[in-house]
Amino acid sequence: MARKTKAEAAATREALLNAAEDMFIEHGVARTSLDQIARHAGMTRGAVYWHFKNKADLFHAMLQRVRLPFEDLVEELDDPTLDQKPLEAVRLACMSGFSRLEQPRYRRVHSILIHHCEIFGDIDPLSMQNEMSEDTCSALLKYFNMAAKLNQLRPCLAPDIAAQIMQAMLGGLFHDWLRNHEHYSIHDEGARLVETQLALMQHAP
Amino acid sequence: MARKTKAEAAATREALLNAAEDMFIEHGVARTSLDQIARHAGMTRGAVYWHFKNKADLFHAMLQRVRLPFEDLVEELDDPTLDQKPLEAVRLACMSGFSRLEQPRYRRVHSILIHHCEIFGDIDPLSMQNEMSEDTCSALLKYFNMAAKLNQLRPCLAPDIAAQIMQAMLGGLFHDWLRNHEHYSIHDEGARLVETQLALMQHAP
DNA sequence: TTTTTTACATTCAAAAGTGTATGGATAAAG
DNA sequence: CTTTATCCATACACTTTTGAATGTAAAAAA
Repeated sequence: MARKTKAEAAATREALLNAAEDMFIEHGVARTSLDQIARHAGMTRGAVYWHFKNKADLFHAMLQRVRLPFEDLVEELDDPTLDQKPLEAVRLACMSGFSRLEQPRYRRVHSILIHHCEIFGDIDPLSMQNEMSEDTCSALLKYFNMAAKLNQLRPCLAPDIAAQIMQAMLGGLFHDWLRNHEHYSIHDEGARLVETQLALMQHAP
Repeated sequence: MARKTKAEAAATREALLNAAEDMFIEHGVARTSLDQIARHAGMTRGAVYWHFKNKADLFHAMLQRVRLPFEDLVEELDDPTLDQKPLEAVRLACMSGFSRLEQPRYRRVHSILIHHCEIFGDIDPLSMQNEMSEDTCSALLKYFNMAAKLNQLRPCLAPDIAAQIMQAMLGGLFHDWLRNHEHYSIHDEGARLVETQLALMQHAP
């Protein structure tokens, strides 16, 4: 086989990752062979074993393309007036998170991670999910604590409980939407749920 | 091999299902072979193929042991005074659901269904999860509608939004707890979250 | 008691998947 | 211009798993 240009080689690597996403979504991670991935990208397993050590390595590379921690979402807002409106910061962070998730690549890879793969090799999707949920919960707790100090939280509502409720609701919404994203938009539905939930939590002035 | 008594045969069938749960939890559904299941139960694949058509059939039999629809939980309460207190009915149904989930068999099988299996054969865990969540959501909607009619819901809170929020929160809590049940009790933590969530939703008298 | 099922164990053939080794054409380095 | 390293296809050996076929001793039916 003829050697390819550096750019061409990088392109086939991306093509392999795209093909892997397709097959993983359709048949699950465990049930798709490296041969199926290669064929779907118009190549053979030789290409796969050149670019990746094995299936776990390919899977890891696929995940690297879509990491999004909750804290980053807040920082990207970059609005200094939000320091006085932590609940609004939470709302906006959720909204921009929803927007990201509606990009096909983000949605597909998270769907694979959560709904279409089991533990295999050195990849443990459950521990990854635990990391994500703990990051989210601690970030939320930070803002609910600020809200409590600013007297913007209902007096009967403890900040840690609020953070847990919010994180559980976001996680549940996330899971539900990933299961059937074609039925509704997480950006629109999520907006309604998050807004009313925050309204319920907010101190009535 | 010597033929077994009917009772003995039924016992080995249960033993095979128990062994399957063990292996599925530990290694995932796709990565455990029928031979591993049989060996873990102290038998060979012959026993498996006698009692079950194949892996999907065994999986299906395993699920049959633990079905629990939300409506059944409400009916089991069997308290006529709850007709006037729909939010209390929801709370109690959640509590008894939590209790059921803390039984090892229920917890393990649901953990397998949600976190340790991919689509395979004619088994699609995602459609099963969809059924579960839709059942829960429509049941919740029924009770939130009752609450709205009895003026027990905050005026600013639409019943369908309330049902969606509640279902998302329950689902998120469920997923989180299944991922690390050893860290906390869903009965205790769930009680706190559900109680405060319902308190937030309730109409202040 | 004799006959027939039952409840498995054992064996076999076939398929599928993995990792590696090898080859070859060419882009890139010198 | 030579040389080398790259990018990928092809071929091979190996393991794992499956489903079916066969064997068989005892329970159950007759």
